[in-house]
Amino acid sequence: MSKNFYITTPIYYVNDVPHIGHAYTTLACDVLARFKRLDGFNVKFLTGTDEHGQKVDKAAAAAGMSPQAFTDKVSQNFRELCSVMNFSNDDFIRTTEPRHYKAVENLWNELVKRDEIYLDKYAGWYAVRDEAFYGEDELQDVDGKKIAPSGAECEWVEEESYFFRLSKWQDRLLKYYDENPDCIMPSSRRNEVISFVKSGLRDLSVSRTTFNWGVPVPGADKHIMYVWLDALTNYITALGYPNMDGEMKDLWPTAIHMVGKDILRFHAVYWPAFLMAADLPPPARVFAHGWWTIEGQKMSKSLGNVIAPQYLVDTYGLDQTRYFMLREVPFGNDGDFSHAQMIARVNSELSNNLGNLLQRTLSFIQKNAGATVPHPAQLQANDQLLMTQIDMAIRTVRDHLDKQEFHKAIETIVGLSNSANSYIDSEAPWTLKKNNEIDRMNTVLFILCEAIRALGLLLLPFIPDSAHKMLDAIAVPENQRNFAAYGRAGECKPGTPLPPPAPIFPRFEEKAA
RNA sequence: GGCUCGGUAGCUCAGCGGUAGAGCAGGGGAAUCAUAAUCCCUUGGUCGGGGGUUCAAAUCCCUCUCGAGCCA
Repeated sequence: MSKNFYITTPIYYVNDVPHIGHAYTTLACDVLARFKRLDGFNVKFLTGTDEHGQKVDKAAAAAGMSPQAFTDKVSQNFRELCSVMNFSNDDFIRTTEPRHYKAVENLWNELVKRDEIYLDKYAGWYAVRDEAFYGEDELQDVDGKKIAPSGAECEWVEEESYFFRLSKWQDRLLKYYDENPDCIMPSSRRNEVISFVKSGLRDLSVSRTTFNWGVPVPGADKHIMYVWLDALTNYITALGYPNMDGEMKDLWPTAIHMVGKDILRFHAVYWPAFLMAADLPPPARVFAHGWWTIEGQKMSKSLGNVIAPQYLVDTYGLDQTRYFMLREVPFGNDGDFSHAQMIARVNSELSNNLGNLLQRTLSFIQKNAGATVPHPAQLQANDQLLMTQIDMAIRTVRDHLDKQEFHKAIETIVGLSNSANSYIDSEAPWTLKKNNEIDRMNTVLFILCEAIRALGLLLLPFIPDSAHKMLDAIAVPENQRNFAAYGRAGECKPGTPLPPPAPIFPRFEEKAA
């Protein structure tokens, strides 16, 4: 089993303003990356921006800037998103970087060398907005304009173009899907992709001559490479391609691409085909997640309900936002963001359940057990029971995250917190204190410290700041904050002084009108 | 139009051939260490409609209906 892990977000289109959807995709990657690091993996977590294409060119012109200066400016929005959301990406790639040009040109040459690309002519209806061609029969006439099913306006384009022999790879793709059942998830999406490929693939136009903001085709400067061929290549650029040693060798075979469901086809069909054609292995997995609606409504500029990640963080808190997004909805499904649900989730699970467990345990230790990690005596059946649940939790969480089942992973953690609350009630250290059963009281409190430590460790990937505060509260040393120290290996040391507790998960109180 | 997925408690969903489940919400009780947080118990469903297979169907098959998605 490989101890390498490569996880990527799509590169975001620089023209977009970051919203909750972008934050969601990257958050999912961030949690996986953090988990794997804690689990001892060599991890690379990549995000970045897609900066080429006609739309960027036009937007730059409209802003009176050169495309490069324009993208330098707007790509900043996405770097800021990373710090706003506390993302731990190891690299941030931009398609305008020299390393990327080198990789794309190399991939192109490789495809030409293998006769996977040929020159021909293309004529058809092209939508600038979608950067896609449409068939005559797909279009609607509206006020003399040709409108695509997406609503984008199309123009007739006739140009010389290079084509990729996509049709040739149909059978190989189907074989790849068949031999790798988990290469496209969730399975409903996998079915869609398979039926799309089965319905027949046409060769793909992979160059344009109508604009020049992009990577020029080597040896044919008037051609600019198709944006998707350009964009998808970023995933191997960041690993040093065309250098096939090092990260390409170790990390590439483990690649997981996290994508929104709208760009699944590019990742699950075109991309593996490009790679196989260049004699490179396809990614290990493409996971297509769902969309967020806002209070039951589609998010759209015209409705004015687009939510900026910064707003959520300011309103509810960073970790609260991170927690909610992955807790609320089975990953892969569409989800609804509602203020009421956000409050309900955060108050009941983070504040009441988890926060109160910490507060009641730690303040009890502070007042009644000398403000240090208590010394345990002989464990009883109930203690063993909770310890067993602690030991099992990490395996369950790991299994869930290996399938990108974030909500189930969190459910497992909340379940453990629940059990700890149940345990403190049944063991009632306050009664033990009253009855002067100090050894037993200390044992119970020690077990609770262990539960808190487990919870803190398990929550590190999801809500890093808060989880670190939890571990601070029970004085877990920095070098013990990983999964090698989970369980017996990193047990709390009795006698260690503990700081006075302060609430870590405040309740969200509705402001009075 | 073709294909795929889904319609289970007020809400979100799990179960996918053998006496209907979880969380939240609702109701009752306990406790008072704690962020009035917690714990225990509990009310809710003829499992979208109809037909069939089976000793037995939420679970398999057919059909209708509603919703979502992919493709054309």
